Amino acid sequence: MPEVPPPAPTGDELLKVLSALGNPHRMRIVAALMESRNYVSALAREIGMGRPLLHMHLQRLEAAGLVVGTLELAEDGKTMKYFEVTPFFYELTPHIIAQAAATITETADRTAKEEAK
Amino acid sequence: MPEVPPPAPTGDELLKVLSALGNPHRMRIVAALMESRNYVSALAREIGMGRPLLHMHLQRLEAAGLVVGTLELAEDGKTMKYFEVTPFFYELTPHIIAQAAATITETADRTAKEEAK
DNA sequence: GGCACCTGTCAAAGATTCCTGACACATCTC
DNA sequence: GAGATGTGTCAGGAATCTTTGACAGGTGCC
Repeated sequence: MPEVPPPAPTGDELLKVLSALGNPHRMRIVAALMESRNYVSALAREIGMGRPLLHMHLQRLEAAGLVVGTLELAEDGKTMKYFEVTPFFYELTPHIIAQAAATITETADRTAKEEAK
Repeated sequence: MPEVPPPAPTGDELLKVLSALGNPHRMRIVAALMESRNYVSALAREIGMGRPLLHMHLQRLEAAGLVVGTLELAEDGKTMKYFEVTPFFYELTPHIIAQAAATITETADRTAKEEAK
């Protein structure tokens, strides 16, 4: 059976993905998590970035579905949140952008903060 | 002859593309230009947006190589700048992001304004 | 208890991006 | 000349995003 045709992401989804990836730090974070999943504090040290900041960037990436974090219990009892990248795949072409643009709910702009879901 | 393997965009390039496309207005602009190339003033009216603003967004899109504008002389002598989308194609996967992240010149961050080139 | 490590959140400052109104210049038409 | 349409740019305020330092809570070890 042939591969499924390229799925068309919704405008809101694509918007979150693109704005999440369109940042140097976030790109590096994805790159760092590519070679090995890691927990927040260690990652922060590795790429030289404050924890609160990293935390926020990871949230943005997770909200876009590009990485996932799971709270794990280390042997010594400490709880640490490990993050790893998801095998995402997006294609960017004029057509796809046009399709996505047609499905932008406007809410994506203002709901960003109320995004309690 | 087989298709060429997916080219790996540089970090700076991908960064410009993603941040350019990661904006509702810019997505709509691309969508609008998809169905018909148009000149600035007309486009501004079509999507209800001020000219100065549209001008800025178009610049961002053009800088990312997603659209191209050409100054043309209308029959009545008026010079108008027509924009049209370029047949761009980008793939977004963890690998590609990681590769791109490794080639970020930092300059991309600060050069944005001095980008006189 | 005191120290080291983990997690998370908040508020305030800094830096960017986004948006608007005003201005300058050019051409054609009435 | 006055008016309509086109192009482009600039200054200033509004809205966002980014970044930092301080705090709070938790567990294990000396």
